[in-house]
Amino acid sequence: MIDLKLLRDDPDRVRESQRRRGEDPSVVDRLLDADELRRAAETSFAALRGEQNALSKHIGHLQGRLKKAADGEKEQAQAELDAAMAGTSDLAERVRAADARRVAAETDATALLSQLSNVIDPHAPVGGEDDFVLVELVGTPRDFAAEGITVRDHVEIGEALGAIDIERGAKVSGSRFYYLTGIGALLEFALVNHAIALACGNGFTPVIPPALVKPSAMEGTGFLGQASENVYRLEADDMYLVGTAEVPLAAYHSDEILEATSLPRRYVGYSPCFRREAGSGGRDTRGIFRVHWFDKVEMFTYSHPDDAENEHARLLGWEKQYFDSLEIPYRVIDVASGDLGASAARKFDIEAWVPSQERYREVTSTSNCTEFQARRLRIRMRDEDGVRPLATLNGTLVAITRTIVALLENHQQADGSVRVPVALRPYLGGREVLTPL
RNA sequence: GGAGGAUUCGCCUAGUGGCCUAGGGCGCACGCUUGGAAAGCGUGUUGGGGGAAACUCCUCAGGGGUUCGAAUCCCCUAUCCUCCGCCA
Repeated sequence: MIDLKLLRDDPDRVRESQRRRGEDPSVVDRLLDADELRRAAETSFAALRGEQNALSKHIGHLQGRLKKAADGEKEQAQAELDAAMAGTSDLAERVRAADARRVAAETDATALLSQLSNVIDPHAPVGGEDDFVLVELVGTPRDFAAEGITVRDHVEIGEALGAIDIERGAKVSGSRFYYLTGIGALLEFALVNHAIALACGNGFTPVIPPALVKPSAMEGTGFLGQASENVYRLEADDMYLVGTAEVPLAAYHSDEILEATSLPRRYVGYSPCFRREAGSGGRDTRGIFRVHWFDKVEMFTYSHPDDAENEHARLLGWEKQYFDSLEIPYRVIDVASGDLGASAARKFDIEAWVPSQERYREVTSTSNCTEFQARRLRIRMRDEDGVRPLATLNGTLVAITRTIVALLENHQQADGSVRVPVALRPYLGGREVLTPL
């Protein structure tokens, strides 16, 4: 959720942010009204409750005196007590009513507040999915024709290597499922170990988080809003399968206050990711590019708000470093306002070159969620100025399936084998090439 | 899944309906003391809402209830511990 003070002080900024996202700016005005009501209800309740507290205390004193009173004084003390008790029921009734009004006003305001997406970073490009800004182009796609190679896609290559089994994935689990077998399975471990090594070398704490979470964790990270149709829910237990380790890593410190001196806190999580892919229609139906489940190594930082922008650059830097080491051509894009999730103020994607499609496709994504998630999850920091929300950021180091797609296709060779990039070899027992069975 | 027990301000703990709607210890911070330190003494030390401020309200795991009044009584839920059953 956003800062109510910002909403009061500069509602235009929030309205503009909503507009750029293509979301409803009128929520801002309804929330301002609801907030006004909430504060009024709060004030009148506090006044009545104060009255009741004072009276209660007085009654307590009188009862104490009655107990200790000598026989001759008992009648007098009793009379005073009776006088004080007169009207207490009526007061209690008014307190109850005021409290009910307060709770109702609070519920209304909170509901509206939770509808607002994060305030967009003014530097983020405005527009929809196609209005991204190209930040950087790294590497050059190979000229396969010049090499005399007819490009094969990852399904062909992967099946020849005995690395990917899509048919049996469908047999057992349905469409958009797969098995990684043999060298495919080993490839996952190699990619994961390589990623974890990079992260640990940069001060990240490795974490294996739960992939099944309570509604509050899902809600707090902002995935139950417009993204909710893509989330798997286990009805019988009211639990959710996470779509990314971001969820359990963000909720990890929920309801906690961290010392500002302990920031930034960097965690790198390895977890399965489950996505319903509702609304993705018939897109990317071939292969393992878009699947209902995959494993991923995700970076997550709890940061001082003033350092969030720099941390965002660092996360992107580590993502680039990882893809550089895989020797895969890619581009970096600054994602446009309409394509940001509810929590992100700004987002950069790395898109790897996919030879069989002759275009760049998303393989990683890093978001600066500023204080938005932290407010929802009640994660704060304490410094000399007191206690306030901190900033959270996340970034993919490696999403296994899409990286395997890019790896197999970009490093394919004329004889059907696949060259292993140098950085990955130590994690594959020194293998330099993957050969068909 | 069954049976018990627990949950209070960072930690330990007092508190079984009002006369403290939360007391004490440890730790921490500041001050006094000292040549300096320790000890000692004093003060402060959960978080949140409203208010320009004075101040005030909420917060004893969470939610409901009883009552003029609940940390305290009743109900539900969560988490942890012990035992039993099942199990990777």
